[in-house]
Amino acid sequence: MKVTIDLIAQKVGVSKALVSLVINGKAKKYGISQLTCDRVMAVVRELNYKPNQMARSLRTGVSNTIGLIVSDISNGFYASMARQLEDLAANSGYNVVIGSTDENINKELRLINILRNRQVDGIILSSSQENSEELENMFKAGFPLVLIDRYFPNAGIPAVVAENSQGGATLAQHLFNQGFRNPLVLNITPSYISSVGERTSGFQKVFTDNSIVPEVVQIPFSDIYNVVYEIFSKKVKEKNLPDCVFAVNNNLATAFLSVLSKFNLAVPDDVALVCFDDLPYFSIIKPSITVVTQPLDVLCSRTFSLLMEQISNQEKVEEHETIFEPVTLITRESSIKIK
Amino acid sequence: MKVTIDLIAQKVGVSKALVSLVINGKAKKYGISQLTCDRVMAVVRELNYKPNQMARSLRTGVSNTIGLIVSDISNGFYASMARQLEDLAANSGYNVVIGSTDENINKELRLINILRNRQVDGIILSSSQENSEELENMFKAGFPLVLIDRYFPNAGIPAVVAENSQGGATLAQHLFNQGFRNPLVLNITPSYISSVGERTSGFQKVFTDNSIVPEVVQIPFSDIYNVVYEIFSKKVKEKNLPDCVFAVNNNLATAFLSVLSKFNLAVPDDVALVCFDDLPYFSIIKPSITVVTQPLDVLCSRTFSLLMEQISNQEKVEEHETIFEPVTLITRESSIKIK
DNA sequence: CTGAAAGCGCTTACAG
DNA sequence: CTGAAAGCGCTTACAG
Repeated sequence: MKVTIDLIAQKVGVSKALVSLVINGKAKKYGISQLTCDRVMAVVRELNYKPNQMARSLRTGVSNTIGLIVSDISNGFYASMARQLEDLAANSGYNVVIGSTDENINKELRLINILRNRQVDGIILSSSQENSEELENMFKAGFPLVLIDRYFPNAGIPAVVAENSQGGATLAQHLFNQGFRNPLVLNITPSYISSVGERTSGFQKVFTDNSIVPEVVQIPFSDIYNVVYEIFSKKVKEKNLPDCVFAVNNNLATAFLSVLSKFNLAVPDDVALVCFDDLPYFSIIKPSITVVTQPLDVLCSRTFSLLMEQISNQEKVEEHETIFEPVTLITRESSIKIK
Repeated sequence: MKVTIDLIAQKVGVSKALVSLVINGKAKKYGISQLTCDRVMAVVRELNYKPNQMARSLRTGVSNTIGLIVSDISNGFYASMARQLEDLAANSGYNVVIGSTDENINKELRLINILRNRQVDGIILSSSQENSEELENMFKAGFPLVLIDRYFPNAGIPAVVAENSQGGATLAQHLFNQGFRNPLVLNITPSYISSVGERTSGFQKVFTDNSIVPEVVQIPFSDIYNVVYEIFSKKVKEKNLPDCVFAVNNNLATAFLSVLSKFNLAVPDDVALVCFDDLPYFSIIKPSITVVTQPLDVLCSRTFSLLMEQISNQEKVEEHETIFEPVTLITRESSIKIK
C-alpha cells in the first residue's frame, strides 16, 4: 500500500540507490543513462511517489524546517512576521513551525527544546528571556539562531531589530514640539524586553533633557485592558490626566482608546496619543493615530538571510553585531495640539 | 559530541532497548527494577539527553505534528485560529506547522503534499478549493483531515463552520427592520468559498423575500482596497449610493471604512455598515460597528477533537456531517437608522 | 528483569 | 553506469 523507494526500485528493476540518485537530480553527476532516468521517473509519477522527509532528514541530518517562536502568534505584528517568514522560507524550501510563549520564560525554553528535538535546522526567536545565557550557549554550540524584534546587548547572538530607542525619541520630540508637557508612557511588562524598554527610554530621554520626567506605568502583558482601565479610572477621579500618552505597542493603544471612550474623553483634546507600530484602522478613524512604524519586510528578510547563512556555514560561528533598522514617523491627528 | 540513546546505554552499561523503555515510561510494564531506572535517568539528566524525534517518528510512524493551512496567517481571524489550535495541540503534545495559500488552489495542493511528505499526523484546512475531489480522496484513503471555516456540502469530510447563512440573514433582517431598503453586499472572490458564499446568500434571501434584490459586488482577495475604492468612486459620481453595506469579512469592512472617509461620507448617515466577524477596534470607534461574531474557541476545540479522533482511530474512517456553530449579532451604532 | 536483532525509509560512500 | 551495504537514532517484538 505504502509507496516507498523500495517499491519503486522493485517495479523498475533497479536498486533503490539508483532511484534515490535519480530523484535527487544526481543522475548526471553519476552518469546514469537518460533511459534509466526516464524509466524511474515514469514509475515515480505513476505511483505518485513522494520521499518520506522524516527518513531523509534522519539520514542527512537536515530537516528543512525552521522554528519561529514569538510571544503570541495571534498578535497582528507577529502574525504578519510569521507570514513574511513563511514566504521567505517556502522560497528556500523550508517549512516553519510556530510557537507562542505568552512572554513566559519557561514556556520559551520548553518550546526551544521541543523544536530542537524535532530537529529544526534553526530558530528565529523573539525572546522573552531576561538573561541570555541559555541562548548564548545554544548559539555558541553552533545551533543556528537569530533574534528578531528583541535582542541582548553584547550577547553576540545575531539579531535584527528596529531602532526602537530612536523611535521613542522621535515620538517624544514630536509631542514636545507640539507643546505637550505632561506625558504618560504605557509600557508593557516584563520591562526588561529590549524593544519596549528602548522605546520607553528613548522617549524618556527627550523629555528629561527638557526637564520633564514622564510618568511610566507598567502594564502586564496578559491583562492590558483592565489595568489601563484602573489607571485611568484613578486619574480621572483625581483629575490628574496626562496631556499625552505614548503606547509602546498596538495592543496598548487599542486598549487606551477603548478606555478613553468609556470615560467620554477625546483624543487629542483631552489626551493626545502616539503609538509604536501602525495598524490598518489607525489611519481610518477620527482622529487618525500618529505612529512610528518599523519596516517589517526588511526585518524579516534580514533575519531570514542571517539564519540561512548560519545553516549553510555550520563550521564558522561568528560573533554578530545587532542590526538596527530605521523607523518612520507618520504624523496624524491624534497628536496635534489644539490651539 | 552528539548524545544519543547509544551513548546513554553505554554509559549506564545496559542495552539501548532498556534505556528506551525507561525513557518512555514503560519500565513498570516491563518490570524493570527501580534501581536500573534511577541509574538510567541519572545519566539522561547528566548528559541532558533528548530523544531525536525524527528517528522516533520514522520508527513509530507518528510525528506528533499537525499542519494548519489557511488562506493567510497574517489575517487576524486566522492568526487567532492558529494560536488557539497551537495551544490545543501543545496540550496534547503536538506541534503545528503552518501554511498560507493566498486562496490559490495549486498552492494549497502543494502545501498539502509538502506537509504529508513531512509526515504530519493530520491537517486542519480552511480550503480554497472549488472542487473537493482531491480532499475526499485523501480523507477516504484514511488521512486525518478536518475542514474549518469552509466546507463542502455532501463531501463527507468532517468540517466545523459557523452558521454563516444564518449570520448573513440575521444581519439582513436587522438592516431591514431598521428601514434600510437599498443594500450593497461586498463579497470576496473566489465566490465559491462556502463561508462568504453562504453569508451572502443568507443575506440576499431576507431581502428578496421582501421584494428587494441586493446588489452584490465581487472583490478579489488580493486587491481589496483598490477595487472597493473604484466601486465607490463610480457610485459617488453617479449619485447612486446604497443606504447600507454588508461586508462579508473584516478586511472588506476596514477597506470600506477607509474608502468612505476618503469621500467624506459618514457611517451610518450616508451609508450604514454591518460586518461579519468582530475586530477589537469595531467597538472603540465612532460609530461602533455592528457585527455578527462566530465562536472561534468552540470552532477550534471541536475541530481539534475531530482531528484527534481520526488520528487515534486510524482504522474506521466514517463519513461525517458538517458541524455548524451558532453566531451572535452585536448591534452597534453603524447600522442604526437616523430618523 | 535484560539484551540482541530487526527495521522504519531514506542517502552515501564504496566497489565493481 | 549500477548494486550491495552501512547507518542515521530510535522502538518493539522476541528470546532468554
